[in-house]
Amino acid sequence: MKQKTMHKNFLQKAEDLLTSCQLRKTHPRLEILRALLQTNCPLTQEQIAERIGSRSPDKTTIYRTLMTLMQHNLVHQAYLKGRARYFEPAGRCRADQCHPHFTCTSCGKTHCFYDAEIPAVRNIPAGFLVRHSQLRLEGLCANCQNDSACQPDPDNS
Amino acid sequence: MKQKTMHKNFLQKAEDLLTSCQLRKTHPRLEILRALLQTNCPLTQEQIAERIGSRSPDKTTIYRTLMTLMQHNLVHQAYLKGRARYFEPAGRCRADQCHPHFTCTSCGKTHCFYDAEIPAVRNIPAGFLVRHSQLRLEGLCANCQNDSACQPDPDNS
DNA sequence: AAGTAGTTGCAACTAAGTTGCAAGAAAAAC
DNA sequence: GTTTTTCTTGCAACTTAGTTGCAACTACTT
Repeated sequence: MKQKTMHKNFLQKAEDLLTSCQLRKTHPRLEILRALLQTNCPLTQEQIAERIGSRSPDKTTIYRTLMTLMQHNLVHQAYLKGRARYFEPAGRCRADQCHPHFTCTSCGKTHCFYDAEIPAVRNIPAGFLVRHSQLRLEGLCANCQNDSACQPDPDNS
Repeated sequence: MKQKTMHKNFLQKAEDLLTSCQLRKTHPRLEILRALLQTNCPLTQEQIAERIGSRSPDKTTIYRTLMTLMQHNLVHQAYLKGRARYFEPAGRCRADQCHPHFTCTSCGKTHCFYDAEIPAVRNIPAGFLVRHSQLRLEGLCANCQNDSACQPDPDNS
């Protein structure tokens, strides 16, 4: 029940976001935005499709929708490790800096540190105008610190 | 002449690095490491091959060598741009933080800010152990600020 | 209810990176 | 200095992530 309410709210939020940008409220857009709003970590195209499930739009549509949403600043790309692109709602960051992303080197899970604060970088070379920054953190999450089986960082798995 | 001396030095440095990790000093490894040490910006596999020229190892070898060098902490992945991964020598960063990378949103060029300092992040959630950090900056480089033709950020080109 | 402009799905494609394996080369053993 | 061992390389084939062209479709307009 609570679950249902939550979903209703995310869908409503997705509609509102599309309206605010004068974008058409199509099924794929609503589902993709909702999937992103529902989780609290960045997702790849594939993860978005998985979460939407059997009624998921084609991957082409997902990519194109993400590009559209990025152009309208509703979504942005989070830079994590590896070669896949991760996306998340843009509303959870300040205009000039994204919240930091923490990836555990042992279990591989990524967490968003919404409340962490990045003090301004010092010694930016002259002439450069910095507009936006994104910080990527690596280390061990609470689980992997406690679980001794995780300690000796297995090759990658 | 000076050029030659420089190259000699980079080759020597490459040998020393391989020795320090007890890795075999093979031709591909020496060339790849030298190519990375010679430039002051991160390179893709393709750029490494270009710089080595006609005697460049196969791309498979370049990728495998980069993985080996990463495992031994001689090289690391700087960032992901487009679909490509960029690599750089690990020696130009502190153990706990990599130097920031600045990408101009207008011309697309990326610069390393070796002397910039990332102050410690505040409000890291309890339980997380941060071991390493990497900062990505975006904005306008000196050229693109002056050149009015660059100002209205062309779609991507 | 019909028109229109923006959106979608499919198939085919490209770029970046990976895998398996036989041949080759460093270093160790003789 | 030759042989042996072990690690490394190159090639071909493959996978993954993302892109393009285009005809069919649908949200919004009138």
